[in-house]
Amino acid sequence: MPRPRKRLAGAAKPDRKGPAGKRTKTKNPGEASTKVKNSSPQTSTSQNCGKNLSKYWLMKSEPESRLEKGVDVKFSIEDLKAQPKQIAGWDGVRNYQARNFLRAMKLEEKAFFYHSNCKEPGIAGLVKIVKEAYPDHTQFEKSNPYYDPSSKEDNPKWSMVDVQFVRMMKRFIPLAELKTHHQAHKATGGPLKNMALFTHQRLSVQPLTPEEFDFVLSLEEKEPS
DNA sequence: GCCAACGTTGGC
DNA sequence: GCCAACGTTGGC
Repeated sequence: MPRPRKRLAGAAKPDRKGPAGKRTKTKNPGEASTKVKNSSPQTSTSQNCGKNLSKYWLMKSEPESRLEKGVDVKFSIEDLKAQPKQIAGWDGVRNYQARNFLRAMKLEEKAFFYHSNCKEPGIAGLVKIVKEAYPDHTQFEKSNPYYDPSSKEDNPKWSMVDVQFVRMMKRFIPLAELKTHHQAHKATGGPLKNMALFTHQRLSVQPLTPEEFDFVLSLEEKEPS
């Protein structure tokens, strides 16, 4: 699958290149252009007509340099923080299941920013969705590592969202620690027993249940195990 | 760098 | 539609 990466676009300018992470994001989001349609009068906290259908997500990105078609796909949470408004477009996702999750994301939903394919994999921080799914322009760019010649402009195959930095985790939560809990929870029926990070290991964009999300947050307050 | 897991491709 | 070959993800 894909790795996502991001690009830039920011509102108005098309700059280019930034790092792309493998799975994640890029820089410049597209916010500028149309203001997302859904902005109507809703409060920022739960939109969805009253019912809070908000979900939680985990998005993987590679924090260490790696060339893909000659382009560095690195994109760490520090790279996100360095973007204008700390917003980046999460492009480069080329897996249908992950894409469908991107399309299901709603404004203000939170996601863990996960560092993958690196020395120390794990959850680095929290981000939120600031622009819902729109066509991932990188699929049409021939020189982009995520170019997809089979996708047509009038019927784009791939989507991206924009995310904004919220905060770093109070302490980095290593994959190994999450795995220890996952294994214990499989026996005890604890909250991480079905965590997608382990049950769908290759998915770069994945959902978390509120119980999973809260349990991970609770680990911030504990000593590293 | 190795390699397990797993998604995709393409022959038939 | 099956499935073997192949490619990718990503931990270790």
